[in-house]
Amino acid sequence: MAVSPSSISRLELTISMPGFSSPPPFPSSDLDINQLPSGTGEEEWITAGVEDEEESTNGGPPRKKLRLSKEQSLLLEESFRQHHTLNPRQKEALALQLKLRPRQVEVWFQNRRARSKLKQTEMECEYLKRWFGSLTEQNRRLQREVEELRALKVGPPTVMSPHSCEPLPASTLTMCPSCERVTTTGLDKGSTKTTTTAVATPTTAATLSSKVGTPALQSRQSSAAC
DNA sequence: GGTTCTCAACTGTTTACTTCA
DNA sequence: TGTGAAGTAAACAGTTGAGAA
Repeated sequence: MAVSPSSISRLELTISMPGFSSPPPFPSSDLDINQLPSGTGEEEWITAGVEDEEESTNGGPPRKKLRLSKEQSLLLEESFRQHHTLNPRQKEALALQLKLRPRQVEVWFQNRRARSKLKQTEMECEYLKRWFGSLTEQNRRLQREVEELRALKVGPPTVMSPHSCEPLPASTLTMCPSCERVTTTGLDKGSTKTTTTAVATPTTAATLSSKVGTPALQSRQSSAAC
């Protein structure tokens, strides 16, 4: 396959494999990625040997299960920490080092990427659950606060809105639609008490909101000028 | 011995790129 | 020279099946 520069951008990673200061030389011709590197056979096959792999694909013996050795897994993990995808050269080098077929290295990386994505999704799910819980609690608290303020209802001095200059009904809680500030009127002899509700967002909120589009954050961003 | 879980390997689809008419 | 179809390779999502717990 001819790998173009643009497609390389996602794959081309500087490999720093232990034991390889530079990619090992490979014959450019007759390079079969499914060919077992010479001197192999150290991988731990549970059932049959490597040689009858072809038959398993066309109704031969059942497919056998390979268990990677601890050393192989460690090296693969180490490599995965450095980069999550491999270019063909890196794949070949790693396969040679692990005494595996390049195809097996490729499959391992695919499965590993899938596992880490699953783990990430689970973490995000957990985070969103906790966030939901904290927002629910906050909502409950604010509603209680509204009830208390309503209970304190006093006389109706007219108060002007800080934004529209329209008269506001006294003793009410209003939310400015543009800046989301809660304006309480009628509590302090006609003065206007403005408080900003603080939304408790854990540190990862920004990361997640970029994906899920948290409404609170979005509206906060859009009303920055208020 | 049956069930559940893990994981290597497979299949089908999508995407990006090259080649060629 | 520009363009669309065909071919190719790689990544991904989903699934399968063997083996371990």
